[in-house]
Amino acid sequence: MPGGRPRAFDPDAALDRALEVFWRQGYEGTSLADLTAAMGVNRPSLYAAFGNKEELFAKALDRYVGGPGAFAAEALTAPTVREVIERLVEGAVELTTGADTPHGCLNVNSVHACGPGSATAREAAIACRMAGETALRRRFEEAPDLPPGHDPGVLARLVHTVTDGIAVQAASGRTREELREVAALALRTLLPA
Amino acid sequence: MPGGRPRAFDPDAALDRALEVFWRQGYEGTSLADLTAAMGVNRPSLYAAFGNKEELFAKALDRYVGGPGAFAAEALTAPTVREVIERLVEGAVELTTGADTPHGCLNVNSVHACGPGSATAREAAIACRMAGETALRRRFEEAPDLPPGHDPGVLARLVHTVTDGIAVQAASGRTREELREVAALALRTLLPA
DNA sequence: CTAGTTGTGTATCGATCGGTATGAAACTAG
DNA sequence: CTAGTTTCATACCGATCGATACACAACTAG
Repeated sequence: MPGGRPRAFDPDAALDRALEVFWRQGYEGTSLADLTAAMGVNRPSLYAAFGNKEELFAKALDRYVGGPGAFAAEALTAPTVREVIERLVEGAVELTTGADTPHGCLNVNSVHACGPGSATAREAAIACRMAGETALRRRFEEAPDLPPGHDPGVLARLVHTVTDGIAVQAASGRTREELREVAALALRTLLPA
Repeated sequence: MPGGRPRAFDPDAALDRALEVFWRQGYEGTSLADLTAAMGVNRPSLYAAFGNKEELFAKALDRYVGGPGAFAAEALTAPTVREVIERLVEGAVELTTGADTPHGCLNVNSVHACGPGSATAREAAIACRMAGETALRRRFEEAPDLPPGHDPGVLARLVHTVTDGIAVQAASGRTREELREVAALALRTLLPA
């Protein structure tokens, strides 16, 4: 059972290009023609390597979470609750206002792909978001330094809400500096003293 | 110069139906077929009455701001800064988690219509958002009770960021009760004492 | 070399996209 | 009644959508 003709493209590099297009144009706003052009891959090769548009998006989303969005999981390893929140909020600003990346968050973006043919992609994004928020809640539940009177679930949800808002602001044109001010104020109010 | 055949539909009611579809499915996720079906209007009649898809969306967005989203402008008339923020944040929860309306915010939704053919709709939504945030900043600038040490622009941006985040959370399935808890905590931290 | 396997390139599939041409229907003015 | 005006309804436009059929190219095993 021999191997046939070798691939003319690097699947990982092609997936990175696909991620960039989805990130910039959204799931619904991205066509197969956009993808093949950006990836430098012909249509049949794309389908053979990645399945269909939905599956390619799911793979790109995985790559996003493990790459540009990895700061979110890493933030949970910070020693204090304060530092966890700091790294999440400030990381959200940096992620969504990068000079060389599209503005906004692929995940937040994809939640709003709510057309009839986008249910699968949208649900993948929502599942991914839920997992992140659950992990944050768990982190707070086991934190000895959680401010008294705070419910871990509600606090996790509020932090997530703020990072979501930052992503929306970035997608609507706010600059990195403007959002750094917002993040700083949010941290001052969330974590007084 | 007489009047010809009378309209077989009510333009305002039809616009409300269009608004509901755009709200639920997003600009990119809504097709002309979806619109004509929901509005009960044939395609040529739709174009004659509302222009094209972009113009129909702009009219629906206006109706949204003046209807379901009117609480935002009305909140600015509250006597105190605290009350302004309260009404904005709590109003965002109610707006985006209505039992008889789509979950999420049409305006936040439309910011993420970033495909090649959606630039006009997206820019309309962004302009609308900017106007709202500017009005909020003005309200804070002229407030005698603004907490000292707060920049009106940054505070307005943070409040807007929180309401944006609430919209994202609602769009991704959070319930009204869950978001009411988030809103309450946000208000407690934003406005201590 | 030949047989078998896999990827590439072109050309195309039916469905749907946003947008219209066309003519009949329903009204008013005279 | 007729003439003029506006809307309605069908049927259709070219373009694009996501997804494939098919033949050829490039490789390995024997």
